Amino acid sequence: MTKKLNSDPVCAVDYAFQRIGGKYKGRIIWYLHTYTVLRYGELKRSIVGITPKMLTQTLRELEEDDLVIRRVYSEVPPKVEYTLTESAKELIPFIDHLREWGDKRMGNYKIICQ
Amino acid sequence: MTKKLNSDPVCAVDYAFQRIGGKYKGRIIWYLHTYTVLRYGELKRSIVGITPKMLTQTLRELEEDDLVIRRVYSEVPPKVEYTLTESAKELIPFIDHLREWGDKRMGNYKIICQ
DNA sequence: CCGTATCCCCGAAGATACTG
DNA sequence: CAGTATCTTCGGGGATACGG
Repeated sequence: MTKKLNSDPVCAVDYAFQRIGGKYKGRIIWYLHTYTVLRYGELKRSIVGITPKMLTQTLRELEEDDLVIRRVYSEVPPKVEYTLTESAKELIPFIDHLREWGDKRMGNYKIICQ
Repeated sequence: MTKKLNSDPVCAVDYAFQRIGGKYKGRIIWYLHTYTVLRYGELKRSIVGITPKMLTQTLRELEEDDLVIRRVYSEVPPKVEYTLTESAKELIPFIDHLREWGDKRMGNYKIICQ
């Protein structure tokens, strides 16, 4: 049983940040947008530095919050695909805007992204 | 001496979320936008549940990241005003739509905000 | 390939008291 | 009024090993 210890949001801004904040959610959503659909292993390789535990945990939270869809194929070897929900897609223009904002200010950090 | 232990961002999305993530930054920026200028005590009363330590700490981080301006008046009693920088104002459309997105999905939680 | 299961650490955040 | 100064807690996240 998963514990959701997010305290009750005090306003919509708070609510939203509780759902897309955290260390990896922004990047996961962004990658799922740019590649449309990604398998678990592909996400694992895309999200630099993430451990399997955190990837699974974060994906489950996103799924529970209706931001990603998890599609399991009953095959051997296993295959699981993740995509964004319509609700999550509504956020894309703004995450994109945020990305450009960040890009302008990053300056020296010129590390490859996507 | 302040420790900035944010690990190096791996991309612009990561960079941006490191700067406006955290428990209170979104709300602080949003309130500073809606009221244009707020004093320390006004922020303290607006950001429900925040302790003085966290408010000061968060404001300092925002200042260091060129997101808020801290204006000190040499008066007795002391008066300190906080405003958003131009850089932070560029984020307002993002936070505003995030707020609307959150508002649509909040459902039951109908707690007063702003 | 796609995860779980454990154990563990550290830093964000809280509580409380005090000050120029 | 606008903060500091300490001490403490807690849970997000890390490391590692294993499993269907």
